[in-house]
Amino acid sequence: MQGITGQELSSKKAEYLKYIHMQGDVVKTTEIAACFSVAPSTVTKALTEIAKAGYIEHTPYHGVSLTPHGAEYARFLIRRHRLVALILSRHGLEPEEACREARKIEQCFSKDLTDRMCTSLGHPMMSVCGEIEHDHRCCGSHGDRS
Amino acid sequence: MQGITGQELSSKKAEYLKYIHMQGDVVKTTEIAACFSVAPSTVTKALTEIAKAGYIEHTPYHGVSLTPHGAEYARFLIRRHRLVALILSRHGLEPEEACREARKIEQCFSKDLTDRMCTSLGHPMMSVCGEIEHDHRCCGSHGDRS
DNA sequence: TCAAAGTTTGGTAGGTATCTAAATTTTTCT
DNA sequence: AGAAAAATTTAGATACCTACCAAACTTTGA
Repeated sequence: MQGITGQELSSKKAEYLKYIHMQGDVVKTTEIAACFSVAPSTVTKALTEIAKAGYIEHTPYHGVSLTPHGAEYARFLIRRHRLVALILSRHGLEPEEACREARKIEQCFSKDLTDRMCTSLGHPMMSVCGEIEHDHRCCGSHGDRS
Repeated sequence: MQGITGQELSSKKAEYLKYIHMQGDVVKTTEIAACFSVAPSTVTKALTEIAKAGYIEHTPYHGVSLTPHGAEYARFLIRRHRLVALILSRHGLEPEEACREARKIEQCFSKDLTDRMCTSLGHPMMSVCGEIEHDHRCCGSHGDRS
C-alpha cells in the first residue's frame, strides 16, 4: 500500500494491469493477447507472474480480476501515465503524441517523482487522455500525511 | 549523424559513453569499472560492444577513446540529460535530485522528443547540472533545417 | 457429446547486465 | 633484463526481461 515504488512490474506487465483495470470485471487472456498483439501464451505467462505478485486473481480458463491491491496499483499507473502525458503536452506535443510518448517513458517515473510532479502541477484534474484521480493520500493533495 | 534515435545504446552503455566523453582523452577500463562499481570484465564486454557500434576506438589493454561519431552522440546524450534534469527541476525537484532522477529516465526520451522539449523550453543555456550545448542543427534552434 | 475455441505448459530464443576465475598483457621494480 | 605485480581481457555462468511457437489440455456451445 504505502510501499509503491512504481517499478514493481515491468512495463509490459504494467500495461496489462492497466488494461485489466480499464476493462473492469473479469478479463480473458485472449482478449489481452489480441489487444496487445502477442500470443496468448505470452499473456498467460505474464498473468501468472502478476498474480504471484498479488495484483490479480487468476482463475485458469476463466480469466483474471484485480485484487484490491492490484486496483490501487492500477490507479497509480493510470494517474502516472496521465501526469506524464500532461507534462509532455505542456512541452509542445499534441495530445495524442503526448499520450503515446508517455507510454514509452512513464515506467521510469517512481511513485515519489510522480507525486512531486503532481504537487508541482497543482494536482490537475484533467490530462490530455483522461481525468486524473487524486485519491486520499496520493500525494499530499489533501494534507493527510500524518 | 542525422539518424540518431536516442535508443542506439542501452542506458548503461550510454552512461559509459558519457563518462568517456567527460573524461576527454583515453579512458581506462578500470577507471570506468571503479566509477560505476562493477567488475572490470563487465566494462570490457560493454566497451567491446560500444566499439563494434562505432562510438569508440578500443585498443586492448590501453583504453578507449571516442570516435567523431561517438563524440557527437555523447554530446546528444549529455544535452538530453541536462534538458530532462531541467524539466524535473521545474517540477519541484532540487537540482541534485533532478540530476539523479534524470539519469533514471532520460534513456526513454527519443532524439525527436528531446529536440521538441528543447524548442519548447526556448533552447535554454543552463540546466541544473551544467551548460546545455546547442550545436548547429540540434533542434532547429538556428534554422538550418534545409 | 464432441468439435471448436480458448488456455496452459514446456521449450526456444534474443536482449541486458553481472560475476568469478583463468589467461594474457603491460607496468613496475629490483 | 627478468620477475613479480597490476591491469585487462577472455571464457563460462548466472540471472532477469521480453516474446514466440507447438503440443497438450480444458471449457464451451451447438
